[in-house]
Formats: sequence, structure tokens, C-alpha cells
Amino acid sequence: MKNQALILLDTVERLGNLLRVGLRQSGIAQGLQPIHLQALLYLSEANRYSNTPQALAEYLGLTKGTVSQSLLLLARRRLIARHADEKDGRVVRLTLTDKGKEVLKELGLTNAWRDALQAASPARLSSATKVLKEALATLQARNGHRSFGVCLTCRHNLHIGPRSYVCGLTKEKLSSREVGKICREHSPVEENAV
Amino acid sequence: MKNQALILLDTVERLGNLLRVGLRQSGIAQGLQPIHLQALLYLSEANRYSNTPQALAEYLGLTKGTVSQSLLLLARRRLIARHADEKDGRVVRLTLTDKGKEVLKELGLTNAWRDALQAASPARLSSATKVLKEALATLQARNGHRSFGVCLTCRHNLHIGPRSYVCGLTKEKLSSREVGKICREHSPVEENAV
DNA sequence: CTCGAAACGTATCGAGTCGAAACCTTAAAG
DNA sequence: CTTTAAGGTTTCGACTCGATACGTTTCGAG
Repeated sequence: MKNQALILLDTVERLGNLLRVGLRQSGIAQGLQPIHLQALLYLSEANRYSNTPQALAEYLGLTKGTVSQSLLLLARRRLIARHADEKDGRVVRLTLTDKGKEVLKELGLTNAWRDALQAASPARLSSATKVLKEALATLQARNGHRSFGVCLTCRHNLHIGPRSYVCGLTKEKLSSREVGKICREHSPVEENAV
Repeated sequence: MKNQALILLDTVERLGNLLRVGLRQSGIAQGLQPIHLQALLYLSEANRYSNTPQALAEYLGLTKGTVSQSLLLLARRRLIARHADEKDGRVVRLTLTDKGKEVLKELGLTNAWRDALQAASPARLSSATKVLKEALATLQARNGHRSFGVCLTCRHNLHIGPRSYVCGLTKEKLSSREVGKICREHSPVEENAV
């Protein structure tokens, strides 16, 4: 009999594969590969500290050279824009163009998933999410990967008042919209209690 | 605030991506791509109805032409063997060579996952698995994909005695070892009751 | 029995991914 | 001011991947 953890692994691998195939299928109309859609999705969620080629490479687990190639294509298609950073001449800031946002919206990548889970109760979804997040955090830590969570779950984030936040790392104020975005410097809060 | 289902989707996508990156990392020493390891893993689990290029293509969600290329490489490296089917001259049977089995064993692909989940209780793992399997089945059905489950969970499988099984589709006897393998013709049993 | 359609597999082509390595520019450190 | 490091780009070769065309074998209809 197979270990319970391995059955879950099989299921997650299968789902991951299916999602990737779905991504490929979705991108065909636009002539985009899965990695391109993943990059667009990331940039639509990345905060101002994390919208760079290097951060994207870390997020995707690829080398910077590889990512540079894919970004070249996205820029050629006018789906993203590149701007030099004002303070640091080495870094490039990546933003979605209106066309890029439009493409993401039209694809509606989450519809099928939402439908597939509409029968499940929120409590069970929440429980499953918790298990997987633990596994994810452990695997990321073990392999030296960053967690790329949102500021709201980051221990650097300081909630100094109603709708008023400050990042303890950069000492900068963050809007209530921005604390829901993904950050490269994210470090999860310790959760010793269950 | 984000939908609970979407948070789970994010987590699964992230995990799927991480597993893929891990697969890539694992294969580097052997000069193998993720898809090669996936093919080897599939063949190590496929039953006698499912060890063909066509079945593998359906399992991976790729075209047969693409899979044919990857199989060429695996055969060149002597990780798989191809044999013509005795009854049907069109089909090719794929089997892992001893070297292929050895490579899989040495990689130990499941160790990290097992460690990451050792703290979780079997009950919670089981609950999470159930949610994800429902989502997987729904997505597969919706996209016209096969489920590729094991005979033990297939409605064609007949348990006619202690350690004695027959596939209702092919009318052939199956060993108790074989009913734990993956089948292309798998069709899940109906589960109306929870 | 023969002809045609369907199924399984292979070969070829072009666009793109991907890591490795070399390289450039800017920033930081001494 | 020199060295070192960091962010990005470029180039190279092996490989993926879909599309398409092709060859073989099987099966069914007349």
C-alpha cells in the first residue's frame, strides 16, 4: 500500500501538469508559451520591489539569462514595458502594458478551476490549502527558494493604523492595495501555535 | 479579498512549478529534461494496456509527434526499450530497461516531498487529497482527458475472489500487483454518496 | 476480396525554452 | 581609485513542442 503523502504528491503533480497543459492551450491563440503567461501573471501581482527580471527568474526558478529571452519576446509583442530604475541604473522595471492586462483578462484562466471547486465547502478548501502551504514553505526553505508571499503575511509588514502599513525592511509606506501583492523579500510570520 | 478557491489554485500552481523545477534539477546530472523523467515515471507505473507512445502522449497532454521525439532520446540512452506488439503490428510496447529503473531509483524524487509532509497528520493529508482529486477529475472530464487511475479504483475492475481480479473491459485476468498500476482505460467508480 | 478509412507511430520543420558561459554597465566596498 | 559584486543581455547548443506530412497495419463496407 502506498504512503498517504505519496498519493497526495501524485495528485498534485497530476494537477500541476494539467494546469500547465491548460496554460499551453490557452496561450496558443496568442502564440504564447506557458512561461509567458506565468510571467504576465507574476507581473500583474508583483509589488514595486519585485517587478524586475531577477525577481521573476527567482520566482520561476530559472536562470536570469533564460528569463531575459522570454522577456524579449513579451516586449516585442508589446505585452510588457521596460523602464530603467531611477535610483539604480542596473535594474530594469517591468510593467504590464494595457495590451498585456487585456490579454490576461480575456483568457480567464481561473474559470475552469473555480467551476471544478464550486462543490467543495470553504472549510475543506481552507484545510487543504493549509496542508499544501506547509509543504510549499518547507520545500522552498529546503531548496533556498524565496516564498514570494503577499505583504499581509510577511513579518516585515507593520500595520501602524487603519489602512496604514509600513514595510519594516525598506521603511516605506505601503498602500492597502499594495500589501495584497507579491514581494520578493517576503518572509513568513512564525506560526508556532496551530 | 480573494476567493478561497483561488488561493488554493495559487498554491497548487506554485507547488506544481516547484516540483517541475525540482525535476529539472534532478535530471541535470543525467542530462535529462523534466519530460524525460515524467515519461520514465509513467512507464514504471503503467500496466500492460498503457505502455505505448499514444498512452503516454495522452497522459502528458502532448501530441504523439512530440512524445515520439522524447522517446527517441530515451531509447538512445538505453533507458527504455521498444518492442513491436505481437498481435497488433501498429503498436509499440515501451518498457524500462534495468538502467532506466536504476536511474529512477537513484534520483529518489519523492524524498523531499515525504520530508515536507512528515509533520502533517494522515487525516489531514487524506482530506486534502480528496479535495484535489475531485478538482482533478472535474478538470479532466471537462477537457476530455482520461483519468489514468489504477485498476483498484476503476469501475471495469472485477474482484472475483481473494487476490483474483478480472478487467471487465478486456475480460483478462489481472494479478494483484497489476491492479495497482495505471491504466489508460481507467474510468472512476461513481461515488454518489459522500 | 478489395478498397478506403481509421489508428498507431515516425520524420521534418520552425519557433521557442533552457542552462552555461561570456560580457557589459552600474553600484558598492576597500 | 581599484576591486568586487550585482543586474541584465547576448550567444551557443541541445531539446521541447505543435503542425504537418508520411508510412504501415488494421478494420469495415460493399
